[in-house]
Formats: sequence, structure tokens, C-alpha cells
Amino acid sequence: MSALAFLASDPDGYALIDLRDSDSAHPLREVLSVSREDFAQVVTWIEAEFEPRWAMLRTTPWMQPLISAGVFLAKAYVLSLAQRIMHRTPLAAEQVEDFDLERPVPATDRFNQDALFDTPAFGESLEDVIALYTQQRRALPQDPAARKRLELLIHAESVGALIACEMEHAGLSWDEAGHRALLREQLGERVSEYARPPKLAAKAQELAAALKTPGLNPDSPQELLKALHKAGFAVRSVRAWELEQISHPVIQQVMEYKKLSRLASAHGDMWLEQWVKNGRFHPHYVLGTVVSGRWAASGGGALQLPHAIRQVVRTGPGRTFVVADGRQLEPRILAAISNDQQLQQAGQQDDLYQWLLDAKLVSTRQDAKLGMLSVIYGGGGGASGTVGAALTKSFPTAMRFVEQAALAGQQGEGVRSFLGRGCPPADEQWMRAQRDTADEASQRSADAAARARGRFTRNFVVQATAAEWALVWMGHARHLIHQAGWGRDCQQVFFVHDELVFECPEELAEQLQRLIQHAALLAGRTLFGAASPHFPVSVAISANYGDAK
DNA sequence: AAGTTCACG
DNA sequence: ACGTACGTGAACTTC
Repeated sequence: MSALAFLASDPDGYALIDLRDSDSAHPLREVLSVSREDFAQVVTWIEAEFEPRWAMLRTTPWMQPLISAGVFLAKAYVLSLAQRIMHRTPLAAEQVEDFDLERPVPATDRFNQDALFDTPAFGESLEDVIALYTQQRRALPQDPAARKRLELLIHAESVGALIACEMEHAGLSWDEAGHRALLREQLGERVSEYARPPKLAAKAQELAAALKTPGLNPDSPQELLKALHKAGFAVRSVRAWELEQISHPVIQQVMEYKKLSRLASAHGDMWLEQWVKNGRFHPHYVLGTVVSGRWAASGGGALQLPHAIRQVVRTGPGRTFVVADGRQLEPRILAAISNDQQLQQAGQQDDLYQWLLDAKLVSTRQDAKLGMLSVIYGGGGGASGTVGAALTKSFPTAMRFVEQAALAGQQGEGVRSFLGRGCPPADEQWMRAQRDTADEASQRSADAAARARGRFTRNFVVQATAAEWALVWMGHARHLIHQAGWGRDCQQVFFVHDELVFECPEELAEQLQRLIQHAALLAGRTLFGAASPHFPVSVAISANYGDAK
């Protein structure tokens, strides 16, 4: 028998815990009302006794105090995330309303101070939470296979939400002094929030002189472009990749300025003060908002951490990072979801791109990579060129699969990931634009919109399934770490889509490496069954994140 | 509020 | 004949 434990705020105390049977949702015992002080202890006891799936509307406010108290929950069901999934999936048996994931979280810790406000916010009482759960279960598809996939997706997303909380709490070990030293060396002494750091200001001056434009603000693309034109550089924009083409000392200066300016504004002293506390970077992960199911981060730009800055991500003595990366994840996901046997066979090698090279399908590793990405993104570069032609010929099944997804998108239809995350169909306005094509201009823009949507849905089926694989991978890794009894001093501390970073004692690193690789194998089997394609992960062990690649 | 640019996968 | 990747967040400038 498996149990379900509903968590909701208690108007008279802190939390209500309602234990029920998972399948029938029949109560197993009296509803427990728990004070804030007893909360962690009671949850620990229930976890030990029943190991229930903890059902909560959101992770806040429950997970923060539990994690602080060192409580581990094995299983979860986060209703807000499940609601979004059920709302979007085309597999649902009945329609489900959306959940506003941005809805502010009402305060629960009020201790009866004011009777008027002691009632849980509308839609958030225990009864409401249970009703929402019941409704979600009712909306699951009858077909057992589809049902299993959606349940897996909801459970994986929920454990992902727990991991996100755990990572936010743990933080990423950060060498603050090292970061400051780097800033001083590159930018000079610290100045007020609004002024340019000395070395940056000097560079701006030099640039203004070199371009004979006194007072030039190089941070203004408009001004900079005009100044460059005046100096005889026929560039269309001031983007780095365009300037890179030109070999000239002044252009070099511009690029150096941009790099430094970026460092100052994105990872300068202000950033350090705001996001790094006691030697750890605490970002905030956001689940459920990106259509494809990928995570976002709000605050600190965690998912865009520049490689250059990773040099100051260091562990303390005796500890190390274990950095694991799903190798060529998206092509492998494509091989799995399209059931392309040729592509799966190519993927039996740890380096899929090397296989393409050895098979003489492509002439360089870069071609292999770009060609694959082009196929998945829907670009013209690879698929229409010789590389694309070679791939199309070798992997017709995979190519047909992404073409099919693109076609559906072009026609305004929705698509879905392997586990059933839905990409919504085009809205009415989009469909109208497709019909209203009286003149040539509107025809052109409608066609462009159709192609753009085709590229989006083509990418969605792969990206969304890759995100699912990563969720399941993380979930397995977390579970195995707990099972091994390493939970105390070994845990995931960072996440970037297909890369997981763990921190652990040095002596555990090699065992952890094998554990993570095993978790990847389990993830493939969980999603795609015994015949899952190969999902190799590369692992680096280093006390410095910047060196781990 | 929109546009530009750049960081990441 | 035409235009060419997909998805994000954040800072800064400009309107």
C-alpha cells in the first residue's frame, strides 16, 4: 500500500497533514494539526513510518523549514506544477484549468494573530488541495501507457522541485575573495554603484579618442555603431560575432571594452553582494514556466553563469565537485523518441559525433555537431547542405519524425513531448493571420510565421523530452545518494539543463561518479524501457568548476 | 515598454 | 523566390 500525505496550512496552527491511500484517496488516519516547532519532527516520523508521496500545492512554505532541519522527502506531488502539466497536455481525459505559477504565495506563519486573515487563501485550504488532486487524477487518461507517462512526468517534475529547493538552500560554493581579486585586477578599485570602474572608464576614454568621438558611450549600441561607421567600418551591428570578423586594433579595443563592461554589470561587486552569502551562491530556480519544461532561474542568472567566472566556483578543503554532463543528449533523445535504429546504433559509441566522422558521413566533428543541431533546430545551414543530406540519408526515420513535428507546428497544431508535456496549439490570432493573406505582404509574413512555428515545434519535441530525461536522471541520482547513506555530505549543488554539479568529500568522488552514470542508465530505462538507447555522461572531478570540462 | 546585446544549454 | 536554427534571463539604452 502506498500513502499520500497532503500538506496544507492550518488556520489554527501551522500545518495540516492528511494521510491517505494513494489510489483511493481514502483517509488512513485522523488529520494532524502541527505547530511550526513540531513540523519537521512530525514530517520526519511520517516519512520513516509511511514514506508517503507528499502532496503540496507548492514547495513554499513547506520545503524551506524541512530542508533547514535536514529532513529528506523521498517522493512528492507538487500540485501547481501538475496542474500546469495537466492543463497543457493533449492526453488529458478532461479539461483542466491552468495554474498561475506566478501567483504570490500567501503567508502561512501567522499564529492566529488576526482571525480575519487566518483562513488559508482562497483555493489553498486542505479541502481545496485535495479537491484539486482528485480533479487532476480524474483528468489522467484512461489508456494505461499514456497514464503512466503523465504520472511519471508529474512525479519527476515534483522531485525536481524538491531538488531545486535543496540546491537553493545548499548554494554553490563560491570563492568570494578570489572573485573580488579578479574584479580588482580587471576593473580596478571598487567605485560607487553608478560610476564606471577605473579600468573600464579608461578603456571608454581610449575608445572615444581612437574613434574621434569625444564623450562616446560605448555601452550605447547606437552611438558605437555611428562612431564605427564614421571611422570607416562598414558593420551592420556592433554584435561581437560581427566585429570578430574584422581584424583591426580599434575593433580589438571595442571587444575588450564590451567584455569588461559585461563582467562589471553582470558579475561585478553588486552581483557578488546580492547573490553570494557566506561563500555560497544561492540562485532561485523556476520550474514550470518555460514551455518545453526546461528550468529557468530568476535572480543571479544561474543558468547563464559564464565559463570565465566558473574559475571562482571552488569547494572548501577536503571536498570536490563532481560535474556530470549528458553527452550529445539531444541527438540521443531524438534517436529514442523517433525510434530510429540507425541513430541509436550510432549512439552506442560514447561520442556520437565521432561515429558520424568515422562513418565518413561528415568530414569534421564540427560539421557533425552543427548538422545535428541544424536538424533539431530546423535551420537551413545543415539540413539543406551536404551534411544535412548525409544525415537525412543515414537517419531517415529521425528526420521524418522532426519533419512531422515541424509540419504540425506550421499548421498551427500542438505537439507533445515523450511523457506528454504539451506545446499548445497556435492561438486564434495566429490562425487568423494564416487565413488572412489577401495581399502579398500578409502572405509573406504568414508564411514566415508558419516556418518559425514549425522550427519551434520541431525543437520542442526534442528539447522537452531532453528536459524530462534530465529530471529523471536527477531524481535517480538523488534517490541513489540517499540510499547509499551519503545524503549528509554529498548533494547536488547546481543544474544547467543537461549538466549536474554535485559537491562531496574527495574520498567519495569516484563512487559518486559511478552512481551518477548509473542514474543516467536508469533514466533511459525509466523513460524508454529496456531497449533504451545509450545515454553516456561525461564526468569531471575537480575542486574548481572552471577546470571541470 | 521595446530594442539591443550577450551569457548559457 | 525567399529567409535560415531552438530555448531562456539580465543589463543597459532609447523611446
